[in-house]
Amino acid sequence: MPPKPTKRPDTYHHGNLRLALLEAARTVMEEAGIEALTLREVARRAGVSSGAPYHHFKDKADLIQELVSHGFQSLDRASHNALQGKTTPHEKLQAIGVTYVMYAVQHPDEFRLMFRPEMGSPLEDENPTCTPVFRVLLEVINEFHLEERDRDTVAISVWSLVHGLASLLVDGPLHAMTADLETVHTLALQVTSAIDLTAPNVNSETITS
Amino acid sequence: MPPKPTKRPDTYHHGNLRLALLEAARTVMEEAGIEALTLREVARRAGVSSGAPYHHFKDKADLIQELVSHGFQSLDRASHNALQGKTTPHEKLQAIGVTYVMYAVQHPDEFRLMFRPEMGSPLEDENPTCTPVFRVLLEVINEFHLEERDRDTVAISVWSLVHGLASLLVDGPLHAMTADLETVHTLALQVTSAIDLTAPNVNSETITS
DNA sequence: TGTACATCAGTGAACGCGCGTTCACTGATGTAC
DNA sequence: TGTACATCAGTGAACGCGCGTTCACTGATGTAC
Repeated sequence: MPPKPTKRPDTYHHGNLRLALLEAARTVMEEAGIEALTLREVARRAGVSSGAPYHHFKDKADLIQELVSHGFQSLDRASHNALQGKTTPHEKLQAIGVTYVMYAVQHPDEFRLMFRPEMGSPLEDENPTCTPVFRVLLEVINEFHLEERDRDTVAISVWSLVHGLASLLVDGPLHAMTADLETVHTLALQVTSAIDLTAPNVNSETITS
Repeated sequence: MPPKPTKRPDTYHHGNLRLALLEAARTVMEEAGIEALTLREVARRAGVSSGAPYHHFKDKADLIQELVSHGFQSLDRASHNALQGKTTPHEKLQAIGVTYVMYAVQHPDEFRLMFRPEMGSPLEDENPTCTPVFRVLLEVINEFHLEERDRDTVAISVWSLVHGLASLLVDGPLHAMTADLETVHTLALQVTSAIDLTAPNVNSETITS
């Protein structure tokens, strides 16, 4: 690549850079991993000077925050899409779960960013950008007509199950499977199919001792 | 603190520094988080010059590697301890699960380190330092006498469940609960009690499309 | 017990590096008349 | 359509910083005789 081609149309210089920077940030993560995500590298990748991002983001944390919000929105949208055509609660639950896992595997760095508080993600008590994901889950779980007090626990269990699988695939010992998306999909299907909230005793009071 | 007190006994200068550095590293993480874990800070915390660590570790990654190995060993040991006195497979499974979650919550930074490949953890296909944890799990699951081909999937499901809960507590939206260990313990108990491998149809063949 | 010497485990100054961020600047765009 | 001006969105040099790592050094420890 010759340095800074002049052929670039005048697309910048009017609101496009903000978007271009966010895209560049995703490219950087995809190609070089999360530790390579620096403001300077993002600017470089967008073909712009190192000071330019400051006209669109307060600071580095601000840009990351934006990526995180976007990530949660995408995931939320994907969940809703996955619900289309699904009728039984069990089908719906499985669809959401599989979507969650596939999202993580297909956007590993965004997923990491979303759950890495020290990089600038929020998650402080009551984070509005991530709760929608949880809300979809809760709505589906409500369809199972569980005992009031079981609902939260069950929701947390289901979320734990899919979040755990996602994490083990993205950052854990299951990472090797990531190479084949179909295998991942099958596994996600198997793991989520184990959830059967219609069975009695789902969250029984074994809470002794 | 006066600079470098001379009162320090001659404990160093003979094999102790390696350990002291590892301890210092844990202190740094505990007090200032994972992003503050730098070799220089570790050396500083151990009251030693910035070059000293290189007599005990090849480089930064080497020290982190050591922390990670130690983490997996601790977790493994804790799992075995938790098994003491437990008789039924279900009890055992729950004990391991609760231990896993409690370990994560009580050593959040070590836990993060263990599952953060880009920081120097291994997890490349077939990592010997972490598989023991998985092996304990598999052994207990074998006691359920499941169909051969279900075993791995079930093991992955169970691991996903506890790893997910741990992650959501450590790095996710459940982080606020972390303040009260008893609440965490109760939650872990509830979530793991939902696992009932004696129920029929646990991992049924709903794997259609 | 004493001396000579090799080795070990530190010191601390120095290196180059890339980072986030700032700032005076510049040239293009949009607006008023 | 033309001119004057304000604003906007870039540039690129510079800042201070802390990092990982290296290296010549030094003084304490252990060993041989």
